[in-house]
Amino acid sequence: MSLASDPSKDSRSTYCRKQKSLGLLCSNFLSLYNREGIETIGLDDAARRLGVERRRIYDIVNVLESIGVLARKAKNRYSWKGFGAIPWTLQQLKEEGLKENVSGFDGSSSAKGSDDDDSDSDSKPIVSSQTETLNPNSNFAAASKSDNRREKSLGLLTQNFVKLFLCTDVDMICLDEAAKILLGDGRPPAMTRTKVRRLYDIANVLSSMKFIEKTHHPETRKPAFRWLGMRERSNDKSVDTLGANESKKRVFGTELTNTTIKRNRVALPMDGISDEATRKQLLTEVKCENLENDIHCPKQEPGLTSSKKSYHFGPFAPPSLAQAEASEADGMKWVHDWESLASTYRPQYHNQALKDLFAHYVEAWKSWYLEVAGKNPIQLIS
DNA sequence: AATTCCCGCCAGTAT
DNA sequence: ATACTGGCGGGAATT
Repeated sequence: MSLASDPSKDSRSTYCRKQKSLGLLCSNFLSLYNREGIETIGLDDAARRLGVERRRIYDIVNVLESIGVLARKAKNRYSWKGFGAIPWTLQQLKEEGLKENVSGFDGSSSAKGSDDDDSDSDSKPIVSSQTETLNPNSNFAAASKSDNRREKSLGLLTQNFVKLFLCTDVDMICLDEAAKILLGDGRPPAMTRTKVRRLYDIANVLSSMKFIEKTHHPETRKPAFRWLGMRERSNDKSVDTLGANESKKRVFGTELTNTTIKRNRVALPMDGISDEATRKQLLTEVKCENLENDIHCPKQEPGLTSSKKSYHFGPFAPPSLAQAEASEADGMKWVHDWESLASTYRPQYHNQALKDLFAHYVEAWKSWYLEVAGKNPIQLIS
């Protein structure tokens, strides 16, 4: 219906891969739904508002769900849990990961057989219970087909990937390694390649949320990802090997923005790609949408007392606040340069929409931080 | 050439 | 059967 005829400046095929990245989509998704009043999300609505095919929404939603931000409610419907649910989810993942994967990997990876795992211990249907362990041999009857499928899900992969950081002392790994570890041992290269593709997808959304960051392995110089997310404060004995690792090398690698008009995709068959243009426009609209509203802190829990708990959140804590917190807490490690982290956003934005998006994030962080700081993050929220 | 990773086909699942 | 989900891997964009 309707031909292109889209109003607005339609730049001659401004195709840019980064503009279609899952990371950007995730950012937009978050900025679109991370506001008060949102409690349920319709996939159709999301796809429409974000201007992407439904298939992509599944990708985003699956990893967000695995982190606890969303919860499937019904077909086409997810409920928004918010960032406040992340700490608890990560805690669960860590505990489980530690429980089942007792041995550590140390620096030298010693190909560990077991993999797989799962989270959740009751309600949530995200991951099922112990889904076998694809060990060599084993297998009585055919492994449940359905479970097999879930084992390969993006969500589970995400959780396992995160566990790698949470339950191991390796704070940096290249996706290639991760794939090998998460996969069994000797796996056909084809399988590994596919897994790596998936990890890239995951890494992109995790990066956009600033839970991980892309760097380069000091030695190998190979690109790798490092965990930036929340870390437990060493309450007792110092277990983490991170030690005084204050290597604050600011990596800009994560610019999720990019307005560079580089290569166009193959010459557009017919400039009929109204879809493309429309999508872009929608995106712009979304970003500018409600940012006009007064900027007040949307707190939801009056009477919150900010007391440092055992967690510290990197990604979403507002720079200033986080810094104050940090200087106050002594025994904590997890040192990070908040300022640089925040600044990595600033310089990148060339247009108003993106600046607004950033502003929105700051607000979101603020409210989120208040939320988690106010209540005990460890308690079960059922 | 190697690394990233978008796109969308199409097989499972749910209704 | 129809509608949702979402593995999977081809192959184009990037490095």
